[in-house]
Amino acid sequence: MPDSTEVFQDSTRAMPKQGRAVQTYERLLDVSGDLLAEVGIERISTNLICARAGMTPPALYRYFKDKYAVLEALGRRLLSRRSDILTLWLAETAPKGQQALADGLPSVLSETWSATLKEPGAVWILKALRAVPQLAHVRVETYRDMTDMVTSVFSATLGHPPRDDLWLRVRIALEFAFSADELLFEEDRLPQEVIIAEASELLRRALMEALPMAGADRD
Amino acid sequence: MPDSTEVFQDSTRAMPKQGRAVQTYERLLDVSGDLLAEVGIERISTNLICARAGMTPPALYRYFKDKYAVLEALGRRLLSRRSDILTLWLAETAPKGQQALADGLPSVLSETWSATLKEPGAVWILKALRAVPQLAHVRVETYRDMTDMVTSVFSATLGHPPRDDLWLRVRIALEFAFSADELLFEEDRLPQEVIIAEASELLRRALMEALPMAGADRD
DNA sequence: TGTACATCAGTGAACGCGCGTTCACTGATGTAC
DNA sequence: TGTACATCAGTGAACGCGCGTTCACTGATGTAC
Repeated sequence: MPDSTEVFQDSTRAMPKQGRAVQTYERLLDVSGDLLAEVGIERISTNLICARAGMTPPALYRYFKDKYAVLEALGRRLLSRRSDILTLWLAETAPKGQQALADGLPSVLSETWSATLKEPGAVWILKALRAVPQLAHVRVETYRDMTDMVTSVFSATLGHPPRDDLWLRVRIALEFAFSADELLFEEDRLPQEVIIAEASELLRRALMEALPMAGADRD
Repeated sequence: MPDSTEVFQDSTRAMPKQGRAVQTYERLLDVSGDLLAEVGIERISTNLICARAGMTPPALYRYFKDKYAVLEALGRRLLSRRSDILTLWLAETAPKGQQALADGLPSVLSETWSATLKEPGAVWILKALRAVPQLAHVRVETYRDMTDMVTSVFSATLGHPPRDDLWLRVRIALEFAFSADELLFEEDRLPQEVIIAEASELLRRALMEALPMAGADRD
């Protein structure tokens, strides 16, 4: 796991300074994820989180300014793990060229999804990030950042400057790809390979720029 | 608006019998949608809904067995409107053949989305259906039904029996297409035409069966 | 290595508030004759 | 067309409960000399 110092910034009241405190902080997030899966977003409470973590409420409020700060930190932690997987893969694969990127899409998606599905609360964290107005910005910001990263690497590999139409396609493909674990989780009739194939195809088309953008003549 | 009698079944305690009661029922749902947009899923309450509707709580509990029944009815009402748009379009377009179906996809998607975006709470209803465990089944069931319908019409037009691989592709495309209003709503950098083009392409590929299924050889 | 002190980490107990829901009731509407 | 009665629709007022959050405090850890 990478140094997660930056995760503290937005959502933290006091930064943990001792090893014991870091453990407490992480434990509160872990427990919150579990409870999100068990009781859902509209039943989870700070008192419940603290009880399950074996702590009293003021311990939570030492590190988080309010209930939403806990959920925000939890969401950021999950999304930054996804981002790390993507970053690592791009760094390894981009030097091998365009075809290697296209061929590797299914495996990086599959890796991301199995990382998510391993963590029981993860899918519910994603759902909460969608549904709670106070948290929605976290998703959007993070996915934009990832889109920037992918677009710039793709562009460099293709040998031209980043273009807006590529950005838009990558944005859509990432949104879909990252929504797909929610879909997999809910719709048990869909085999993972089929979703991977469809999501990979969206990303591959963006990468290959094989088709002209619909509506491009209107811009 | 079509006869919505069947909407009452799952979520209703007493069925409204007088005109006045039907108005009350619908008003409670309308207000709930507004409040979902204003305060979000984890702040909405039955007391708040009743106050805004100018009623007292027992009026609500006359028609809904609990808080989730209100949200479920609200979700079903929204999704059944979407289903109606799709049904109507299929009935009009399928007789004109495969090409007409493929060409009409962007316009039916655009029609669905603008219907959703017109209703202020609609996007938040969709988010709530995802995030609240007690409601998740409504989404899945409805989207499966729509997938059945589309698959059988597409199959008839193509002149063969409904196939599982077509079903899967349609399921994914519908999920993505119907998620797209949430995406449009959140990501203001994405023009509607671009999302429509991508979603239409997914549906078109399912319809045309132009590409072999990835992983099909593994089944 | 030991002690005094400063800082950090967490506790015990409670607060006011709004939640979901219900009881016993009144007023409005429809129906039979 | 009018009245008596049955049913439907909604009210007034409150319930116990758990929520998010805070106050004043104690115990644990690190630091200076």
